[in-house]
Amino acid sequence: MGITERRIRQKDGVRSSILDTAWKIVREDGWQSLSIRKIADAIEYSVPVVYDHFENKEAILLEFGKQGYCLLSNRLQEAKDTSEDPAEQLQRIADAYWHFAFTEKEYYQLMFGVNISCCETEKCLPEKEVFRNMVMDPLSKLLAKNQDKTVNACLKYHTFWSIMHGLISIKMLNNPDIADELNKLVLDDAIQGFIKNLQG
Amino acid sequence: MGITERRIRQKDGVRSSILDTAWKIVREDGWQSLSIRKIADAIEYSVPVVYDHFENKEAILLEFGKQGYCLLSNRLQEAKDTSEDPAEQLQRIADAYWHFAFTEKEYYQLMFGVNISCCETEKCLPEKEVFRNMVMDPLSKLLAKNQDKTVNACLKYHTFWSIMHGLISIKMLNNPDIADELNKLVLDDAIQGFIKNLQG
DNA sequence: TATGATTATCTAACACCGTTAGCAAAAGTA
DNA sequence: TACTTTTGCTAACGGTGTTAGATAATCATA
Repeated sequence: MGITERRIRQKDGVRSSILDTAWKIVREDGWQSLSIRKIADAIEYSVPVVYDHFENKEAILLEFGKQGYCLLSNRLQEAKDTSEDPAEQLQRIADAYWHFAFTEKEYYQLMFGVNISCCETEKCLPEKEVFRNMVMDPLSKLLAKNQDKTVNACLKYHTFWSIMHGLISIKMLNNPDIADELNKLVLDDAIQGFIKNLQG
Repeated sequence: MGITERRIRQKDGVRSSILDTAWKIVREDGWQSLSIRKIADAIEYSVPVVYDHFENKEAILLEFGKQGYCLLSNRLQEAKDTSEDPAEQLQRIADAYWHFAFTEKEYYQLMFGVNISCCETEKCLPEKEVFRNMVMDPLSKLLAKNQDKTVNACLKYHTFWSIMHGLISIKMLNNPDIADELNKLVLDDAIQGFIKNLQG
């Protein structure tokens, strides 16, 4: 029964080369430039072969979306693990998030629709929950120390995420507007303010 | 010489109807759905006529971009004028910005590339400066009162803008994720924290 | 080993998209 | 009326996502 296995291996090989090629195109010329025909050309197969592995173009984007969320979750987990102090954890997570956004720019753009139209399904990936919890944990701990019990962890989580995403996406759009150092200052400033505010 | 004037009026009429039609398409089916052919169909002219009035599709988007920045500037100015107190002004501006983003969703998406690829030229519109100054003014006044002279108004401006944009774009992407009331709470929370931080 | 079924793959098309060259008709001018 | 300018059109080019249907290769079985 090695025959069918070899076939599966070959089929998986084609699937992988589709993703590899797509990724290469995106890295070189951006998401706008990705097309099924370019992929087919590059893997030296005809167009319909691509559709044997992915229902449509969105399915390919979705695959990268999943990859992106996994990668981001791992990066944030690593950052979080470098400290036990919740406040420090939050700061590290913010740094890691920032770092991810610009070292893995293509992932970030796809995941959060920065300057591209991310596919509908991208919006409700289950993978999102993982990194939500990652931020919620140190945040809740900080709030627990706080005397003011009215503040909501869920609300604060959204505030945190919004600050991060706002900073990142604005920097991504207006590339040369501000120097990198200033941007990092803005991030640190915003997060410091946020954490201070959190501690009451 | 009334003939050439009538001609100009007619030509302007076609130009207007192009923009009107385009805007209608966008409002009904989003930016993704806008195409030159659809515009031409709707105004009952052939495709090249559209190109007599706009060099290309980007030029049409740019026109809407300008409109958007003008509208936003006016709204922010109105909001600012409702108070003399800088802190209150900032709060009102934030509210107005938020309100603009969701009542004029299509403009906002185009202007800040939320879930669409805004054209290159959109990034460096001179109209942007107007509303930058609008925020900088009360911000500087607040900082002037502050004893700590190290904080930078430019930096704080970016922080402000990032918080706003982050909140808005995340809400725009994950439509039903959070209730509207919570979102408004997050905004108020973030801006209150920001202003408090500003006052030292 | 020949036959039938399955799988892999391709060609060619459909319906869109932005954009433009070149021509016909209309309108204005002399 | 004859000439010039403007106006508008048809038809194409090259690109996109997607799919129907034919062909060639491979496999399983008689």
